[in-house]
Amino acid sequence: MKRDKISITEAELEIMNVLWASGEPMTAQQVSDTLHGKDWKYSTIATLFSRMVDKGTVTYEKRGRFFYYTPSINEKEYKTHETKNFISNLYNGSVKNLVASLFESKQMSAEDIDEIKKLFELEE
Amino acid sequence: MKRDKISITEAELEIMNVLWASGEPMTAQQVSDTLHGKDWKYSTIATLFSRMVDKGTVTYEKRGRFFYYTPSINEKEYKTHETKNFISNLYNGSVKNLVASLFESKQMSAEDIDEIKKLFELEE
DNA sequence: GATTACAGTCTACACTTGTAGATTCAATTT
DNA sequence: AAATTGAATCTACAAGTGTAGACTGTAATC
Repeated sequence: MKRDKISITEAELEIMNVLWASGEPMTAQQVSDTLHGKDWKYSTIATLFSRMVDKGTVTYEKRGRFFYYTPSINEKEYKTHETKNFISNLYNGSVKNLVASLFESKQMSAEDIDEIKKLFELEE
Repeated sequence: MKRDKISITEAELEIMNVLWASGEPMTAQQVSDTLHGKDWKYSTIATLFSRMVDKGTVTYEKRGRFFYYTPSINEKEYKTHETKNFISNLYNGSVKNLVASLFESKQMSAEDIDEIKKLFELEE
């Protein structure tokens, strides 16, 4: 089962998102609190962190008795890369196809449309 | 490991894409030929098909000595759904964020941009 | 009818992922 | 110092995935 070098599973991504959003090192407990929605047991989060450390997607630093975790991969880069893969897998690599599909399926809010129009107007 | 009811793995998706693109029932061999790029052994494809039949993502019909497979789930619906999840996981559910990111990261070709502009102009 | 091919089925296996209880070890409190 | 507490680590396990060799049975060919 060959996989891409740096992989972040769905569960791990939830943690990465918390870390990225926070912008600073967090303990497993803090992440757990932020993720109160999901009711993961502490040890589940700990396992995920330990796997992430192994994979190298986060690093930690020990302060007192706590480990503070920091993402070691760049959010923008990672997401851009994943988006590219996604478009490649589902939309034959065509951004146009993706956007057309979003359009058709009415997944865009009025604000989305406005904002996007602005983007494109700046462009001309 | 609880997963969404109807799941299509990455490998399975490649097959589904072939089936969807073809628009008509295909044998495992035909799919294999179409997928010559990946060099999957025949039995790999057969295993994938058999799992897909189990999951209910394809059905087959026996004609002579061959099985002809047909997707049993709708491409548009499936992709729309997956796209929604994707945006939810990576872009906090915001289509605008996605499109902005595509913009920034220069993943759009000139044609993409033209086509997309057309879409949005129709809209006003 | 015997032989050959080849499509489909079985079996296999290592790695991944989600999920978490049990255990350990150091810090904190009494 | 002893007891308590709570992180971090270890161990565990079932289901899912990628990948494919071995086997079987029937259709096509000699």
